[in-house]
Amino acid sequence: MTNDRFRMGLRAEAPVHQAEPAERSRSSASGADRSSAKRRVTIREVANLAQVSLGTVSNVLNNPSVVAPTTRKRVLDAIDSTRFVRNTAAHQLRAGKSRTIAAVLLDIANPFFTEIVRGAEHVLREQDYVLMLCSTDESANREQRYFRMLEEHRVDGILVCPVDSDLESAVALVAHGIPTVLLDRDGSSFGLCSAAVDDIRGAELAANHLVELGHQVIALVNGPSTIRQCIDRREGARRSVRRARRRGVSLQEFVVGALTIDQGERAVAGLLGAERRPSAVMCANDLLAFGVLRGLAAAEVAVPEEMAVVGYDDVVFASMLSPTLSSIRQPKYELGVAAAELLLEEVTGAPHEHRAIRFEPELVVRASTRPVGEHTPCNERHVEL
Amino acid sequence: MTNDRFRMGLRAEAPVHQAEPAERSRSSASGADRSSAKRRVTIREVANLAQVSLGTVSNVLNNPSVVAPTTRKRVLDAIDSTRFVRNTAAHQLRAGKSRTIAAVLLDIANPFFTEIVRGAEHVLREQDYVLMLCSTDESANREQRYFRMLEEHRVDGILVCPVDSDLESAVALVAHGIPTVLLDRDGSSFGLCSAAVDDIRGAELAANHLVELGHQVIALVNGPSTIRQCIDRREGARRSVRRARRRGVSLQEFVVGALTIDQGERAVAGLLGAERRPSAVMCANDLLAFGVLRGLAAAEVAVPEEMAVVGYDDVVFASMLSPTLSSIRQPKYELGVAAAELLLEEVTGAPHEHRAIRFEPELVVRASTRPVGEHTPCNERHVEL
DNA sequence: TGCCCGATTTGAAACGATTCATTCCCTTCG
DNA sequence: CGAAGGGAATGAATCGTTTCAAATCGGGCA
Repeated sequence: MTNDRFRMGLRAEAPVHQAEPAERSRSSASGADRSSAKRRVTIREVANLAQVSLGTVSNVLNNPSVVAPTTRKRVLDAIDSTRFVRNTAAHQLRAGKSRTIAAVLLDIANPFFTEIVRGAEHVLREQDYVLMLCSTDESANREQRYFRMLEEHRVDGILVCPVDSDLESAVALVAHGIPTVLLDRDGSSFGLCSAAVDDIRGAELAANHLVELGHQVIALVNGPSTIRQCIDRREGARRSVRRARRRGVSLQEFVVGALTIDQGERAVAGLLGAERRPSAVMCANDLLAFGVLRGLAAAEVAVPEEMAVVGYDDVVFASMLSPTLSSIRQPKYELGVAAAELLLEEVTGAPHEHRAIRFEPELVVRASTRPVGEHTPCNERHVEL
Repeated sequence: MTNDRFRMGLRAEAPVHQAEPAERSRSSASGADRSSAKRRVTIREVANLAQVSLGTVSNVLNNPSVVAPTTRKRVLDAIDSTRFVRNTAAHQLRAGKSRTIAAVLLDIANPFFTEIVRGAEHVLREQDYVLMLCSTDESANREQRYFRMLEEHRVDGILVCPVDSDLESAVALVAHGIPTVLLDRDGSSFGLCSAAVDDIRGAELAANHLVELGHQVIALVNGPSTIRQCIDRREGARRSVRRARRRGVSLQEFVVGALTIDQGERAVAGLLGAERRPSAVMCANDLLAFGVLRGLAAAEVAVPEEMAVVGYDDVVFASMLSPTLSSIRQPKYELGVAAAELLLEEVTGAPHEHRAIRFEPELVVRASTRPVGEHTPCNERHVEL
């Protein structure tokens, strides 16, 4: 393991040499550093220097208005001449609040979530809250560990896109007194705040689109049904197909282990080997769709001519793929903003009734879907390997 | 502002109604919740219940081996019958260590960084450290604010990919006694640990590739030269072109404000309007290249026939674009692993000399580059809008 | 029986902030 | 001239752990 992480071509691992001896002292071995820097400045030293009491310094920090301007100035000067840095731990211990919010997400490498995070962070930063990012990679175990850790850290609130469809762990958080808002997941039935998009509707849009294009055998590449989004998207697909059943349309589901590119690629074998080979696939999210596209390319199946593909999320890269991917657009940034605002309401104890904010999904048609039978004049394709 | 965030189609914002009155109490307004849950269990209550002293409980938590098995059992039982959750703030205050590491990155939406994070997180989690993620969006201001905040939080160490090429702020961290390791940036000359890839070499590879394909007028779409990576990549490109100057090869640089898709797209106008229109572009990173591709598509310029494009980073989506993007591969995951291991060495105070680990970049040729003059039989292209 | 020793357990003293009941000064007013 | 009132500043108590010197316990040994 230690070996194979260097397979990409490690060139050199050389000790750092200093040009100037003067600099050497500053960056000697860390042990030395540590001891030299150990003595951090406390509020007490600031107080001494400024000739005031502890309480006054604290007031300058937290209630500037109650201290006389001249005193305040003196304290502020002392603060930066001592390079005082407030100790959050002590602050938190006494004050009870951490001004930290956590976001526990399924996969931080998924552009869908990074966009949400951007929105949430924007809101939180304005209120001087810090956002802690946690990626569960869809593992209930990891999620549990994060929750535990976040409780220990006494975060003021948590935004969570839960791994399991039963909200046991999220509800437990609330029971423990931690304000929690669900992300991309409706919380009405659990008495939680949430900001979500109607996934059933979205999946219906996707499936309807394929049906309207004339596809008869439609595949759904779906993630594990512990994840709510997957359940809802299956439901949406089913509803749509049920409605078109008399036209002979059928739906086959292929369930994979996670919503990732790799898993999508792996699903292709199943698709192509199916008894009734589908002519269209809808995927539970864009990453899966990316994988499916890659797999189809490798198998030299032309998209959309031989197989239409539609994704879900409309992440930024969807419009740049080969071919560009039809997808279901979700208002990601807005989702993050809405969730953060809800959470902030709870955290600050504003008069507040739990609410479920819901957004509408939207179909975006691109080159990966096309009416059955319509062919392009030339199917040049850029296949790697 | 409050209005326009709903442009994506907000459907409903309805108060949550409970099915069961029994549940209602649990999820009443947060104010009530708060007060009911306010009294968190402390180590003292555990001690009382288990009939031992504070110190013993603490020992069970931190030094299990010194406490007698039967006592330990009693305490552990008390711990989970009271649902005790350790208070990190108090722990940190007394113990001095936070077991938290921060990563301060240029852009968390860039898959290049998420991959690095994955590597670092893996290492850190194994040692029971928590990773705090901070995205500066290339703003020195934001970076400064993060550093300040992280100091206040007394994080044990910081992984940083700095915004500014002078390492002033990073060096200041070290001076303040916070172990710091540079990411994707060589620290030798500053006496810092680092894990990086040779950017000059990488850019040379990219430029050489274009030169060998026969391009005469080459453009470099580059980010702000406050960022070290941009400086190095320019340098690499220059070296390569200088070597080929007698063959009439020239280089034009187009500097944009940030390493993002949008900025790349915007750069296209400049490229196409240039006095001597380039036949090839190399981009300072893949996101820029993605933008350039999108812009070229919009302008109906064929890639690679009319314009060759090469990116940098080889993020996962590069192989799925339309057309697939030639790029410079960096060992991202390994970078994260190496940086985290270096940092851990410093943090734990292991005997340690500052080192600069360097990896080698690698050229990956795909469909966005092709020898000058070679044409595909058919240039179907999926252009959106 | 008395003494010593190692293994356990104890509890008071930090850690570095915030709180808040008091004290200290001045003005102002009767 | 004394009392009242209010703005500023004070500092002891507190938050929930960890730490560590000291107390306790229970045999083993002379």
